[in-house]
Amino acid sequence: MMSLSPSKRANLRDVARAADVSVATVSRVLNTPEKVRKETRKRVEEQIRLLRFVPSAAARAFSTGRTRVVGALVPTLDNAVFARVLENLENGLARRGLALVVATTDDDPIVEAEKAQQLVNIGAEGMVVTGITHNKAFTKLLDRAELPVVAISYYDPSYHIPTIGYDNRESARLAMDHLCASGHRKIAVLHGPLHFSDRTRSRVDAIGAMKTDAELHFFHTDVSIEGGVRAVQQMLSAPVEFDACLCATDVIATGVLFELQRQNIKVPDDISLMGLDDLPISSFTNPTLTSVRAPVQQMGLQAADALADWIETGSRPQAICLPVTLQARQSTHQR
Amino acid sequence: MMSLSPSKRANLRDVARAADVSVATVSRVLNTPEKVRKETRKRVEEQIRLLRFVPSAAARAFSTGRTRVVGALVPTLDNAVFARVLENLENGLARRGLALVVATTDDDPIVEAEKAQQLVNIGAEGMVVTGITHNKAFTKLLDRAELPVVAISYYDPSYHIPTIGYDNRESARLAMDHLCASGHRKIAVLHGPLHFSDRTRSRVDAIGAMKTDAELHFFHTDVSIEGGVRAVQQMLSAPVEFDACLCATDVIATGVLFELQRQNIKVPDDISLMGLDDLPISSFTNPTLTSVRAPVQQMGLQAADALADWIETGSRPQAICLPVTLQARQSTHQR
DNA sequence: CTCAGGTATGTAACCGGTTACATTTTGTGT
DNA sequence: ACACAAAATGTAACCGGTTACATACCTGAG
Repeated sequence: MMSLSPSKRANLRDVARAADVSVATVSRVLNTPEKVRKETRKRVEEQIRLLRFVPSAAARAFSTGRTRVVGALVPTLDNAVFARVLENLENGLARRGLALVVATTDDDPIVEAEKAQQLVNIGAEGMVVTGITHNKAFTKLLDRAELPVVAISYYDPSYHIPTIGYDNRESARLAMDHLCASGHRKIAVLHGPLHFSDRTRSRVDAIGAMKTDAELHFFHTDVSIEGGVRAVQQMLSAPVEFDACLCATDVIATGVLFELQRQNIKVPDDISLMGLDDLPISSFTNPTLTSVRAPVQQMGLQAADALADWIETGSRPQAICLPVTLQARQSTHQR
Repeated sequence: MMSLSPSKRANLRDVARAADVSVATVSRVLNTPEKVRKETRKRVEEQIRLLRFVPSAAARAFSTGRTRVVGALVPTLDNAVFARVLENLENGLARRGLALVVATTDDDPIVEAEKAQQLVNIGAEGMVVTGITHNKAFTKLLDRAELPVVAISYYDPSYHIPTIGYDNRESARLAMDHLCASGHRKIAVLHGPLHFSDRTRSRVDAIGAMKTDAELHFFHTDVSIEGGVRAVQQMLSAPVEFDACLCATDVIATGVLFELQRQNIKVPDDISLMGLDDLPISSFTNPTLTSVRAPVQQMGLQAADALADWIETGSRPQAICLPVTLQARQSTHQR
């Protein structure tokens, strides 16, 4: 009664033999059980249990040509924006029966290209990448592999990869408009590294390109709460008295707020403070933080759907621009 | 010169034919190029380029039996603790040539079992799960699939899955000791849902089980900043004047801090506040937040290594208990 | 009783790599 | 020039599902 090869796993043919049916029938029991007579099905299921048969995912992927895996390349998970995008991407993809492989790039195009290669190597059927700044190796890889790929967190309809995101420039402009309209004239702009992040660059560029009589000073720091804290020192040691501080992301703004508070500098009375992205925390700080909402949830879900559609139907999606909206709160006020 | 079948992708045999070598040689060029004569290699590589050959990951997985994918089941990414764990898991696994599939469970064992099945279906070679509370379907699945699985964020050497984590009870005890030792006698304990999270349960149980003359009141809320904010209302409407508030996670504590601040209740003068986990933000709030550090980075890296070893060598790892350490900061002080 | 037509099942080809082993080529020392 | 080991390459089996197509079975109408 017992199998004589104790260690090896049962495969579909073993089950077929044991249940005295053909391999096709076993396969049908697994995939389209309604097409198998009840009695036969029971017999097969019985043997599946007895032989502890678990179908080989690899073999299935091989013969169907589908792995049901897609990859996502994000700079980091250590920033709530990306964590939230991924959370929604994962949910959206799971609904479509796709699993999400996460790879972090640290915003380094070289790392990105390597990880992208890894994703191709494991058989990702599609990819989600962040932004539109990528190196040659990366582009070549995608070209060769002919994978469905969408770029998120950025909108640029002319880019060779469909972008599903929002307008980072517009986001920065909304912020500046808000600050300028409320009478701010000396604005410190705090942002993360520009080299690799097109999101940051777009935001900073857009600010720099605005026609305004406000005086702008740019400061560079890490994208982290601590980065925000440190940036305050820079800002305060500049020979200017700022009436507003605009941070390229709420993560930095949060740090700035904490440090200003610590130094007993009142927001918004002494200085207005504003961020971009609108993280959940921004609604609860004291004062609550004025920001421009990046539609991360929608973006994640729509990217998931677009990519799933592309994978299933082969039809390349259109670029999508989701709206960014000003969330005026307590950290900014009329001068 | 051109291929006559325009749409179909080249496979390894096509390359072999074009380069006038055997399939084995092409395979060697891909996997062990040093074993192929330079001249031959060049010829093959040339054809790989010309035919735009990309090896089929599925076929490779099939014949080697390896997908190089492992799965992680976490409650959510919308909590910095898990995002950070994943970040480190991913880094650790990437170093070992393994890709990480992320699946979120929302702390629901049913969802967890479903997602685990999905992970098995896509051919995960191993899994990382959070905690030790899982349902029968899940356990049965792991048993059938005979996958290497480690459980993180929890330590219990007697559990049937190797745990790589820390002692949640100890973490809670450290916190309570700190509060009691500094003279707090009426403590509000704010925590997330108990039903599914063994981490929360351990922490809350450990607090309840302590021999102390302090008066304890437990309040339940969501694990989010907003949850913390809302919990303050509950806490304040209780017929007790608390001298300390202990939150089962820094996420809640952050919300509590914001709300207390908003209501002009001074921390720690009016009430001491303490969290668990020690998120990066806790070092920068005003006042900085006393907490107990959960070693998420080490945990992620060690879990990655343990799992990779298990997958490669087949030897099951030992449970690992990482130390939790009190981080006394400004939000608590002597009564 | 027969045959159409649907339903259930079986047969065998196929997917595209890897690799043990066989065979050929190359290189070295005498 | 020859022997022989080492290096390079080739042959063919193998992994374990899926599925097009063929065949067997069953039911009810004529």
